Amino acid sequence: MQQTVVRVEEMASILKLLGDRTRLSMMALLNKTDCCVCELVELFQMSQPAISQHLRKLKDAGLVKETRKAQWIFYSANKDHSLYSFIQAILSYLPEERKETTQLCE
Amino acid sequence: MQQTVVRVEEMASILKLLGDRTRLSMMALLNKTDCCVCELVELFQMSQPAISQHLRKLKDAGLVKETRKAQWIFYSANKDHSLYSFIQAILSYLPEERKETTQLCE
DNA sequence: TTATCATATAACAATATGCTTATATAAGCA
DNA sequence: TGCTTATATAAGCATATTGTTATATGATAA
Repeated sequence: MQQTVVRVEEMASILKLLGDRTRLSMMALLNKTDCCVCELVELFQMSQPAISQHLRKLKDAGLVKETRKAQWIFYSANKDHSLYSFIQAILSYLPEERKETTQLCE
Repeated sequence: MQQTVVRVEEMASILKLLGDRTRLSMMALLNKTDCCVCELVELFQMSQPAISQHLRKLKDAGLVKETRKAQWIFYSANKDHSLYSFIQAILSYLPEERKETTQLCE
């Protein structure tokens, strides 16, 4: 099974995004389950604008996608990203998300 | 074969370091071969202090190690780092180093 | 010892980052 | 329509980052 090849430039910009505690945990969470902004605000104990700004960066890079459901916007990992397998490989090194955490977003 | 578990905090700080074009290429190179500072200055076309400062950060995080040989200090990836397998996994996604490049450091 | 080469470090400037607060937009509901 | 909830965005500020120039340190060679 052939592994994807990632250009240095592109890898650096992905790692830079993931090189932030909040965004990294966010990606790990959104890789398991969908969450709306207000749930992330709760979970990460951060202001709504701060959360939105992190999501914006992840979205601009194509790492997450959004789906509107009534007044809520749900975010999730974009599994169609051309380098998703690379991102997945990184996230796979993190400890298992605790069920309580994952379940908060439902 | 059990995969290492990396704490979010620690992973974020490693990814932050690698989330820079210069340091990422440096790590990829030093993972293949040892280089002294002046060789890196040549290769990356950057000032000597700039290179030294990047190396300092990598060294402080334990990602590279140095060996003095006469007046030169050779740097290389620290394969004894407790998370080396994780770092190796990331670097393995980069394209093969061109031989010409690797050979410059000998 | 003195000069030279290789490297590190300090001080500084420009720019980037990640919050904050205030405000805009968009959907749902009375 | 007007109010409320959910989210995005703008502006501003404090701090971090990354380069620059100048200088210090350490090893070798004359």
